[in-house]
Amino acid sequence: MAESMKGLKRTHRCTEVAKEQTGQTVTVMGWVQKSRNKGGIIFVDLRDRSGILQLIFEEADCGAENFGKAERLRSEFCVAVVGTVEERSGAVNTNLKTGEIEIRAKELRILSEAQTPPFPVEENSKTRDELRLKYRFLDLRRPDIQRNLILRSQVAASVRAFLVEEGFLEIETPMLMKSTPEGARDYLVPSRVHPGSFYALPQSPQLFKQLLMCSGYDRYFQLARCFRDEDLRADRQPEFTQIDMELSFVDIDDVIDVNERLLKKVFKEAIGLDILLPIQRMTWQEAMDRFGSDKPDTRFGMELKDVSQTVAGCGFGVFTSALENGGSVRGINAKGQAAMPRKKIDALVEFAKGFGAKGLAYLAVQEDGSFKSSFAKFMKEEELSALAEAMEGQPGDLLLFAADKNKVVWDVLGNLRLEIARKLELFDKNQFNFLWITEFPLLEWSEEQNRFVAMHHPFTMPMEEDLDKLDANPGAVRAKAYDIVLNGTELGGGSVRIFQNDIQEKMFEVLGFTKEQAREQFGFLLEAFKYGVPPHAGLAYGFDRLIMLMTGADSIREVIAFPKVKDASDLMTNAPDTVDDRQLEELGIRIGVAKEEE
RNA sequence: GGCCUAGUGGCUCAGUUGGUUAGAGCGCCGCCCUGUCACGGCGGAGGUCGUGGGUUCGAGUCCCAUCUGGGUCGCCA
Repeated sequence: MAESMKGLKRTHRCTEVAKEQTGQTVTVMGWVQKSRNKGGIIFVDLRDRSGILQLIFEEADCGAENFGKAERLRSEFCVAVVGTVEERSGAVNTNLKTGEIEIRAKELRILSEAQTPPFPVEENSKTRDELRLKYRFLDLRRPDIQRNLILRSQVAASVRAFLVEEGFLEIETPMLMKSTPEGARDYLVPSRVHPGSFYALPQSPQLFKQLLMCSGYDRYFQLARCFRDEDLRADRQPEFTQIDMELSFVDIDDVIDVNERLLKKVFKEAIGLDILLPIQRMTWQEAMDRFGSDKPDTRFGMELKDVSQTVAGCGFGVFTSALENGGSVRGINAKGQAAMPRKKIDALVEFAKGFGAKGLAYLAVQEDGSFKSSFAKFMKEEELSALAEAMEGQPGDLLLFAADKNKVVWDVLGNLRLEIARKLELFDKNQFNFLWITEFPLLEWSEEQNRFVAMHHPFTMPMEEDLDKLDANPGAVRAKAYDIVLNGTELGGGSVRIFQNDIQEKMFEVLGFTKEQAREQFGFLLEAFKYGVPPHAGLAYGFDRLIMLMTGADSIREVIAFPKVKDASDLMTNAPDTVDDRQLEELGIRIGVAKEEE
């Protein structure tokens, strides 16, 4: 059935054939996108990764046998065609890059036939994800996915070229490494040689890249696969890629400088975007106060305002008790939304509750200047006016307030701000706002573990001016950490690392590690620090997210060839799966019986 | 683990307050057509409505459970 391609060699991809080659004989190979049989003449759209090219079959040119084969062509047959490039004598198709030409076929070989595909192989697929992922090999034939993966490859090449030019070395670090319980859950790999012992797949190459700095490699980078055994999201896969880098003898500004130039080059080459340097910087504190987020989308306003002073002593218990408990009252101003129907406001209240708010107070400044409010009965007219004034509320504005601990207030209003902006389409999708966030808190109090945990990771250098607070007030210590944010998405982040043994040990102490635990887990790093360690700093980008933003894809699955679904399984290969008893035996592993009797 | 949402021919969907043989477009199959490119014409096949219970004279439509996708909160140092 299938014919050999013996004696044929592909001369062009479909869209590499152009009008200039008119009259030449070419050999093209690809898949049948569509066949239009008019009886005595057959048009075939041939597709490969470059695009579409029209073939034309007439018995007079190709003979009865080839014409007979052309009549049998169906979608997704894989074929080879030898023919002559011609300008179209019929209408030009302006939708195609090759719309002015066609190939008059002289020879056709059906390299392999295809069953009718379970869904159409076409751009802008409407097919449900479940099916697309089960037949990912067909889904990957679609032009939009192909463009995404081609761009991904180009960006990777562009990143490599830049970093190599800047003196970085690409060095691979182990995929099988030691498990560290801090941070995300590890994927574990059992050791056959050491029954009962496990490797972990890396969550990131963090420790190894720091060791490479200790070893004098100076400037390292890697397109590193990373693994985290946590639940998935639209922008999160259990297995993902980082552009990871580390530099020696540098401070924050050096890292930012090289990365700004990297971003400028890569965005220019990938999507033709000109980034104006330097990229704006904002401290974490300012970001939280103004946007309620450490990755603010600055394409629109609606900034948070702290009205704690204004409402202090007012009659509304929700506000005053939040203040008494050390929290704050803050608001956002949804300009021109005073007439928002009650139902929509209620939906916003529910949305806010999803982020931990107990409620959401609103104050609508009506066109006549009067107020409509969920808490009007608790406050005097003057208090309402003062509040509206503090929020710069004009007639027609809707003011929304959250009162709670700062963390909750920021979270609620920060997300509410985004939600309202999405609903009202307040931002320009073609705008790219880059932003550095700096001076993150070093530590974060974990209610769950009743101790401080590292906000970034335990190797992050505290800011020199805060070092003395490490004992008395660890929560107030700022870190030499930085994130690069694009349109409300964290593209990457990094920090200057601790390179002094005493500070590193102090850090472990604050995090509640005993000396033994620290040595057990990170002994090799502490040991390395004793042999002449250079000051170093680094940064890592989420490569998949970067491509996602460049392509405008709304799911990370659209930029990953073989992604996993929500429960981290692969619908095509059925991974993960059970294994033979013999394999388990070799590993010394016995599967416990799940007892779930109710 | 919680919440929201979807699951009807190969694909995408419609299916009124539960009521006779479950519809459409595309695709598929056959015949016809020498300039189509969302090709066209004629004809045809194909589903019992994710699964399992239940309510009812009667369920795609109501109830319960469950499976599978998607979104999200928790989680992601």
